Amino acid sequence: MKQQGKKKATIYDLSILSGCSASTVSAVLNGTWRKRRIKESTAELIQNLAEQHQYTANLQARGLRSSRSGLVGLLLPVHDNRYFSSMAQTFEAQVRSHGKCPVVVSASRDPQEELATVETLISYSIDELFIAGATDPDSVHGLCEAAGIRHINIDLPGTKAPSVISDNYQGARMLTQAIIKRFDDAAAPLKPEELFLFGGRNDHASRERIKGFRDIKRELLDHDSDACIQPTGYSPDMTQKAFEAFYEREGKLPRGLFINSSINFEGLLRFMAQHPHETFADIVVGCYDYDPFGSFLPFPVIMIRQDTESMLAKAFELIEETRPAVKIHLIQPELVHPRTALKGPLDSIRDIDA
Amino acid sequence: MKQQGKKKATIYDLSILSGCSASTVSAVLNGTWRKRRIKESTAELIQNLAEQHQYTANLQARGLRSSRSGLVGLLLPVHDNRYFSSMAQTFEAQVRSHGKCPVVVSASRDPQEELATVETLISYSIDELFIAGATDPDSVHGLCEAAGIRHINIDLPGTKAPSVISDNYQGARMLTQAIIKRFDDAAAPLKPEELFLFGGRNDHASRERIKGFRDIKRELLDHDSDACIQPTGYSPDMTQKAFEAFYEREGKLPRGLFINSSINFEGLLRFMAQHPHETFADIVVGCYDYDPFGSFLPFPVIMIRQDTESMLAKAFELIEETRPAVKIHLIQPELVHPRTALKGPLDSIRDIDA
DNA sequence: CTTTTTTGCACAATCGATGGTGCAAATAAT
DNA sequence: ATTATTTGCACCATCGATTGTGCAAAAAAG
Repeated sequence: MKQQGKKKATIYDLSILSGCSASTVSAVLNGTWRKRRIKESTAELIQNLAEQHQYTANLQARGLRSSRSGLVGLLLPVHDNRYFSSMAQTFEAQVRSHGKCPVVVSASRDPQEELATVETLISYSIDELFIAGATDPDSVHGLCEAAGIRHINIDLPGTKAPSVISDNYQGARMLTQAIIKRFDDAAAPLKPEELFLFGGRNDHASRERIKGFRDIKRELLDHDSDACIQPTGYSPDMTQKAFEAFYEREGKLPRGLFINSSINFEGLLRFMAQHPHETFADIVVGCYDYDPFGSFLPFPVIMIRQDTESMLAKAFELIEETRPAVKIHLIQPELVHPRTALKGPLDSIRDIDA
Repeated sequence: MKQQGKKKATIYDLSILSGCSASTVSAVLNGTWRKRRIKESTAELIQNLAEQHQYTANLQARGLRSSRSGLVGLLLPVHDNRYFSSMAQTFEAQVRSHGKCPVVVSASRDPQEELATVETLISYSIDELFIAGATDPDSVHGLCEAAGIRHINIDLPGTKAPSVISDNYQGARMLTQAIIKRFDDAAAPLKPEELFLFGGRNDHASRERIKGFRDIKRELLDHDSDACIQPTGYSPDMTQKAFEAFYEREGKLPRGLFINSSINFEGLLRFMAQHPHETFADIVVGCYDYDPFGSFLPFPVIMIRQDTESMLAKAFELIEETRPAVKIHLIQPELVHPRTALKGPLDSIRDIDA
């Protein structure tokens, strides 16, 4: 009964085999047959034939006709990082549970690439788009708007579509505070000029985090200075260079380090590879983003875990509203103490056999 | 000139606006117009109109007609792990450089889900499929074969389609050897019963790695035992339980640990969270998979970095052959010494501004 | 045994793009 | 001035599904 190497069966094939019209076959197979008052026995006949011939609908044809595809897109800056890959994992699970097909693509934080990618997705009539960390969410909004595609910003907000983001300001406050607290019963308490922020650039998230960092620093250490802020972009290499430069200048690292993202943290790793253990004997790192391995490094690493589950859940909720308000929804992130291995989306995957 | 909120322009719209037929418009816009001997001036006229009205082709319609979509799929077991997310990143770059649109989906290492996902991809007429770590590559092959879709196995081999995988046997040998060597100038050399393998299951990769592990152990330590092999599946939780059980029984961890994948390594992290630093004072870990953060843990971690770049490059090469031989291509992985921060696909992304 | 209602399905237009075919008009050859 | 070529484009069927409409036959009502 299997068709080896042949073309896929279409409703027309089944139409001939069953003696019914193609429209009847279509109705039976897409579930609208009761509405169309098709006899139960006819439906069964066709369903059996469909199974025997391994019929599956051509979703391009269906999409073309109904101008909906069943695809839901997630636009990511990059894959290769625990924050985003874990978001992708959660996204997939949630989309599937809604009976749709998830599609994840990355655009390398490149505005051009972002727009081009979204254009492509739109040309495939994706039904909904989740825009995570777009450099220019409002342009992306323009495209979606014009195409009538429901969309929502995640992680980085836009001004024209609803956004669900981490409370970066609060998160940064928590993190900065935790770094400082960590020195409470150290031999020498942390001096204000020993607490630096590295990484990030001029995006909403970085700005908020920097604000939180400064505010806490002012409140707890009564100190504020631009010199303590080193935005190095989102590149491991630039971050490494910044650390090297600092080390060259000062002969040591700052004892308190606020690192803007796990990507920047990789810059610190590169620096570490060049320097002996002792260089890091007395430092405390706070990293905005959680990475399980990062949490167990040889020095205390405090991390912020952004709640991608809640963010996505909220986003799904909003995207289903008919006319969601264009506002920013803040999701509280979580402070993760050193040496903590949190569960992740992988844990909900059942692992058959062994 | 912008169309706000309106429907997207089609070739028919442009056909009316230009006074040409739809087929002429089509030819001009898909680049076949010279072949069709369309006047240059006509082409320009239409191209201008297209730009003014922001025309982009409906790719579902094109795909329906030409039964090719321009989509290239990558089927992943999971996203949330550096090995696979880095593969996704590399994949994206390579597919884009071929002028196609990458689509990454995960199937949770669930055979049912895998088949369903591939069915869906096929229904969208994807042009090519890269199957990474499928639990049942040969069934997936069946679907692709029937639909006439070029496909190739990565990471885990199948018997019916060409496969590109890591040389897991050699990798495991290298890794095991490196672990043993690491104890050469230790106070007490590593005893055979102190070297254990944790993680993995009954898949090709695990079997090969176990084989390599055993062979080296026999060669260098003249010892072989089933007790030293603890396949715990690909679940952090199961792995943690295995460590806990071992610790409960022996009062300590094995000094030499071969961990089958970074996912299993996360099980060790969970164990670590429950136990003080001293527990790990004397151990050496070898992990099959590279994770930059994992490389800097407080004890020596030797890692194997699988060469996803080469694997994908080879896979692309093969998938373009008309009739690629059904054989397994081995790609050599790389041994990564402790405290090493390698560059990754993210490094080729230019980071604009700061 | 009519008339009305319900049941069960077929027909045909449509979604947007592609590509084979054919045919005038323009140009070149004789 | 005629015939042969070439140029430039229009026409139309097609890909596979969806959906509004219409119409027989069967069942129910009278």
